[in-house]
Amino acid sequence: MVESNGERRRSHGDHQEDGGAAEPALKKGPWTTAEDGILIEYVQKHGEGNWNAVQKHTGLPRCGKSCRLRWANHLRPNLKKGSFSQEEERLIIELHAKLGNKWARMAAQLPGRTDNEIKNYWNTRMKRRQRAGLPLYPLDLQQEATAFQLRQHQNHRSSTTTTNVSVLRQKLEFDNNIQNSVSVFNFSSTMNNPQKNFSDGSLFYAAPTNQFKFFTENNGGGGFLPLSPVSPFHQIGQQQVNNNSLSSLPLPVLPSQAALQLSYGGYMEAEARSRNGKQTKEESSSGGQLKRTAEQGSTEEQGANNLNVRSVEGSSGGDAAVPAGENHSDGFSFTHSSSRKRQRMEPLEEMDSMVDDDLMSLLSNFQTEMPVPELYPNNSNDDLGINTHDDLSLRETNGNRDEDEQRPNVGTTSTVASPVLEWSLGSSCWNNMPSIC
DNA sequence: AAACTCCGCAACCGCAGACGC
DNA sequence: GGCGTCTGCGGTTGCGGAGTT
Repeated sequence: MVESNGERRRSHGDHQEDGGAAEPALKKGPWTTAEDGILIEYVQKHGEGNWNAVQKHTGLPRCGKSCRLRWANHLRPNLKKGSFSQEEERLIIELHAKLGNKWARMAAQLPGRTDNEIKNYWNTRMKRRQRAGLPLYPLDLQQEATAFQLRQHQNHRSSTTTTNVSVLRQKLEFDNNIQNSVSVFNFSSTMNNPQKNFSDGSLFYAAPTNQFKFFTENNGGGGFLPLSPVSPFHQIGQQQVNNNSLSSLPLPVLPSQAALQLSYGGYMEAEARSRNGKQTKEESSSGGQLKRTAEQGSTEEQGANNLNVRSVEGSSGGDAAVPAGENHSDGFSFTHSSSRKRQRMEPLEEMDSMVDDDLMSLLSNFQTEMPVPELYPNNSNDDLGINTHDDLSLRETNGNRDEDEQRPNVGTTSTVASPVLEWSLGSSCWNNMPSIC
C-alpha cells in the first residue's frame, strides 16, 4: 500500500497550503495508516461530508479535499481492489463511448470502483492502444460514440441560435473523438482529400498515432488546428466559425450492421495485443511473462467468447444502478451530513435519458452502407500498407492475424472494411511510424 | 549488478457548480 | 445578486516498482 512507501511526494507539499498563519501546516503526500485510522474513525462518527471539519475535529493535518479523496478512493467501504474484470472493462469502454471523460458518472455505473481508478485505467488503456495503433473503441462502440457525440452536437446546436466559438469547439471535440472512430471506417478517403499542410497529409490522418496527437493537441490547445479531412465537420471547421450551417453537416458514415456484428472476440484479441504493447519486445527478446499475464488470462481469453454487447448495456440497469458512493452495505452506515446534497438525477437515469432514447433514433438515420468503392482508389490502399474490404472483416472475425495472413479469403460478405486489427502491431503500415511518446 | 526506461497508480491542482448567508 | 464556502470533477504530476539493457 501507499502508506508503507513512506513519503512519495516531495516536501513541496509540506508548505503551508492555505497560507493562514493560524492554520497548522497541512500535510501532503501519501497517507499513513494512522491517518487513515483517524479519518475512518471520523467518518464513522460524523458521516461523510463536511470534509473541512475533519482537520478541526481530529487534528488530522490534511485538507478537506485530501480527506475526501482518500476516503472516496481508498477507505470507503465496498471498494473493489484489483484489476478490472472483463465485464467491467467492457462497461468502461462502452460508457466512455457514451459519456466521454465523465469518470464520475462512469464510476456510478461500476459499483466499488472510483472515478480515479477508471480514469487511470482509461488513460493507460488509451496509451496502450495508441501505441499499438488501435482505435479506442471496438466497431460497435464506435458507432455509439459517434452517435452520442453527434447527438450532443445537435442538442447544442438546437439550444443556441448563434453559432459561436463554443459550437466550433464542440465540433472540434467531436471531430477529435471520432478521429478514433469514424475515420476507422473511411480513413482511406484521405487519399482523396489529403491535408495539404502535411507532406503526406493522408498518412498523417490515417495513422492512429497522429489521430492521438490531434486528439490531445486539439483538446489541449486553444487554437484551431486543421481538422481531419475525414471529419464530417472538416469543411465547416476549416471554413467558418460564425454561421449556422451546421445543420448541413454531413453525417459520419457508419458501417453496416453486418460489420457491427463482428466478433467481439476479435476485438478483445486486438485489445489484448494492444495491451501487450510491450509484449512485442518481450515476446521477441525472452518470451518472458508479462507481469499482467495472470489477469489477462482471466479476461482476454474469455474475451474470445463472443460477448453480447447489448446484454452488457442492458445489465447496466441492474445492480450497477446503485451509485458506488451510496453503497454502504457492509456494516458502515453513514448519514450524509452535507445538507446540501446536489439534486441530480441518478447517473444511470440521467444517462439513459440522455442517451438511449435518442441513440436509436439517431442510428436509424445513419447510412448503413459504407460507400467504399467510390472512396477507395483500387491501388491506393496498397500504397498505405492498408488492406481493406472483405478480407479484413474476415480477419477480424477470425481473430487471428497470423493465421489469416497465410489464408486466402474464403469469402464472407461484408460491405465494410474493418481495419481494426489491421491497426494492430502486426500491420507493417505502422511499424515505421515514429512513436509519439 | 547497475543504470535506464516504462508503466501504473495515488495524490495533487485548478476549476466550476451548488448552496447558504 | 454578490460573496464565501464546500464539494465534486477532470487533468496532471511524480513516485515506486517492474522490466530491460
